[in-house]
Amino acid sequence: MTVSDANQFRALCDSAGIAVTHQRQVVYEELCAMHGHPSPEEVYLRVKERIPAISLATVYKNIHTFIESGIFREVSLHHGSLRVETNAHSHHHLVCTQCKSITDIDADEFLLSSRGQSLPNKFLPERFSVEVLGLCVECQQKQASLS
Amino acid sequence: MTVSDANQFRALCDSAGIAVTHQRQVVYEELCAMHGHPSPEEVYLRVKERIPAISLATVYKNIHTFIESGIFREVSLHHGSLRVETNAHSHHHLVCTQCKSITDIDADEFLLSSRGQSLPNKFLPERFSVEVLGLCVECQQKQASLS
DNA sequence: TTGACTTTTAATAACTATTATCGTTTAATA
DNA sequence: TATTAAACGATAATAGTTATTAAAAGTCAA
Repeated sequence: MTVSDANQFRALCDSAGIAVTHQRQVVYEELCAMHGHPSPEEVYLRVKERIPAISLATVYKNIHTFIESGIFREVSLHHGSLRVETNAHSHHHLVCTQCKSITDIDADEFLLSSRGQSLPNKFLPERFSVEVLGLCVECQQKQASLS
Repeated sequence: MTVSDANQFRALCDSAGIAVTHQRQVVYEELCAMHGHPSPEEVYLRVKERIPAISLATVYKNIHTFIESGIFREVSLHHGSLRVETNAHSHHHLVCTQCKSITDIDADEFLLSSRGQSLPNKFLPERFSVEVLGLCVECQQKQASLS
């Protein structure tokens, strides 16, 4: 970590209104250095290499702080508990970034909206996310070898 | 539940290769009757009204059986544990419906793909899902009243 | 229909991920 | 530097889910 990196982190914390602590900085640095979609546990294991006395709870708390401050994002807003999709129609979801409520929206209705109309329920869109769901190569191969 | 409903459920189970049991049928019926995105606990509470002796574990197992059989779907494939998004670029996710692995895909790359080209990593797309993330009315109001 | 075999079930223990508590330490700032 | 609020570590507690096991119910060939 260079001096300019440290200054940058200080500036980041200042604008987010959070304190600069050693633990926080190391969690941040490790997150930046990690690729993919690490779990708190994975972050903890790496941070622990540098701060052996750190607590898992501290890692959790800092990750949450970063997410609340918009410094990092969670991959999915609806982890936590299994939810069953009871709507059999082709539809999308309006997901509230704050309360995490999920509202269904007809596939047709969404097409209209994306052409400039407003969304139902006075929903205020912040970002769109397209999920492509399917099979990765490994699972395609597993499936092929089974049949 | 009519006789034809019962027959329909039997046919459904037959084609899925699973046994027809009373508990399974009641879980199925309640799921069909529920709107939104119920949690196993919520399903359990309703099923319990009809089968007081049922166990929560049975509800879980039947929900999983339905999902594996493609009779119902989960709202999100990545519930279970918090994941941090470390990729700051605008991107989408390739989510494997089997192993639930998440692969990042550049927003640009995705545009190309949707015009007919193939996806990276030999990913086999099954369905696309558009998520609109933002604020629901309630949270917009909460936010307005705070500031 | 019966008997052999398989699946499902209920009860409950166990496990994983996460959060709350609380006494101590550290950072911000006057 | 002293004060105060924020953050920390240890650990207990909780929520959601899964594993285990013996009993009950379902399946299927004869």
